[in-house]
Amino acid sequence: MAKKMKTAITPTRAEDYPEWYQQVVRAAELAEPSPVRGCMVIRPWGYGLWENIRGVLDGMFRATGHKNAYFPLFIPLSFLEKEAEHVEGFAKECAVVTHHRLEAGPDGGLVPAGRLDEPLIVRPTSETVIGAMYAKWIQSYRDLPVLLNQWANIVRWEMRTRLFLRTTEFLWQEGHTAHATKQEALEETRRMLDVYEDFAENYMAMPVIKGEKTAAERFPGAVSTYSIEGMMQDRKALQSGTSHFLGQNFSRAQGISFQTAEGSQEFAWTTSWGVSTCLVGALIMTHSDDDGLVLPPRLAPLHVVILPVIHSDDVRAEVLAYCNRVAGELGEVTFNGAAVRVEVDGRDARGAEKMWGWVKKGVPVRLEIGPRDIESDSVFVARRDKTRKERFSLPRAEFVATVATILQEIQDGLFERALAFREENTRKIDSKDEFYEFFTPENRDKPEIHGGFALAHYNGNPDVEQQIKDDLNVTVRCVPLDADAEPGRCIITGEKSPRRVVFAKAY
RNA sequence: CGGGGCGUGGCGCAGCUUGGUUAGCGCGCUUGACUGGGGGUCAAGAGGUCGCCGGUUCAAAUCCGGCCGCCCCGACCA
Repeated sequence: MAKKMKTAITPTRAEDYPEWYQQVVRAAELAEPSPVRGCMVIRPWGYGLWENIRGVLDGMFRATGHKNAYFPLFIPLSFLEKEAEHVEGFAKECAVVTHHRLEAGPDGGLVPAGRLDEPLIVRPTSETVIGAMYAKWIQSYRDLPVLLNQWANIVRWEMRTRLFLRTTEFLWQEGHTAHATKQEALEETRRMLDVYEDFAENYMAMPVIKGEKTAAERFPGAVSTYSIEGMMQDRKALQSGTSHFLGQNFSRAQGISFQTAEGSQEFAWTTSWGVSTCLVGALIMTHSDDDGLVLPPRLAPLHVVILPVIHSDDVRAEVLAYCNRVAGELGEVTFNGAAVRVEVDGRDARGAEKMWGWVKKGVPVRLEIGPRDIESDSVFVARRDKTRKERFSLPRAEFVATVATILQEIQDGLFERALAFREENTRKIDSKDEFYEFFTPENRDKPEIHGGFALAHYNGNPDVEQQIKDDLNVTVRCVPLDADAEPGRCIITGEKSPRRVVFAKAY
């Protein structure tokens, strides 16, 4: 008998959270480190998740009037130089292409040859190339608004990487819009932030706080940056989507101007907004447990997996036929506007091993079907959001009739659980001592999971923000948009403050 | 790039301080038998130039030097 493990993932979240995260990514076969430093290979299960994320968001973008387009991976170096703050923000993390050919070198290896007149950078974001095109396309107020989005890969040469959360190359979506008025651009910025909130809460089952970033956290070159912030199970915040109001900064730098109805020449007002494969990391850290991944049904690549229980060869055909029939029936059921995604796992492996594989991959519902179930025309149901002891038998017809309800129940349950977790770990704090105590672990050498979201008053002074960051590695995640104004006094300086802001440690 | 830890079959590790038979162990893998609502049992197998390069030595996984890579913490960031 093998050693009984209590959990499918070791270590547990409480024992070593960062290591647990890596083990889940690996055990669920989401992704792996690649031969290229800092980059990852996204495996089919992880990519399926991303495809679902992309599919839903793409529909939302279209519904709000946007169209997809594609712009080049390479950006002339001179483009980046046009917006001063933008340069400062991204220059340090750009990959640069300087040559276009390889030749045999003296040592037999290949050496770069054919130096480019102007180096190209691999896009860290596309404001500049897209802006260059907008400058050509936009002549008149009649050409506005321009509402485009692109799905692409980008490169940011990060010092430290983590699968999904921060990799050198990652996949994302970037929306870029241009408008005739400031008001319209501001509305667009907020509209897309709302889209992200809707997606995070109703599809990822991840409660988020919508808010505006402070100057320190603002996108380089933006007038204002908004974000949605989720709380992970180690109580750290993860920025899960950003929307930027760029004002006329980029249009001025790139000459995106148009003639108004009155005949004057004005610069357009632009926005940009994006979410990345970092969302997969958010999903993992919001819901998963010590047995591996837990997926919200609306984004799960598979809703129901059927595990045939086959004891002997003489029942094999019958069991498989029954399983396939159930799969067929489930495939006729609609959940969240599409067919239930179901698969019969007929692989030649031991039942327990298959079961654990799917537990670790986070499939919302597992059906175990053997001769006994067939005899009573029922299925044995296991839900990923419940313990293994809570499995139950249900008549086949009843399960087929209620599967969509069960999936929605799981979806809602995950959201409620995540919301309760966030609320338990969110505290209003009104004194500096309590604030410092809240964010200081008991064990300094190996910090336990501690802290959370602190709702505190802060006077808006960047120096104070920096001081807190230096002391505790805690930052202002955002100034919440939906909270009521509540005057108070800054916990550090005692100065008047119109509202509480969200402080937390962050990814 | 700083501080810490680590590189030994697919995965997880022991061995290294005190160099010396064919480098072990658990899981996994292959084959066979027995099992059968669950991370089985038994038996027989396959699989490693001990991260790389150099040095010391009769002899290096083990000692010395250099390099590379990974992980954690920090600075930077979606």
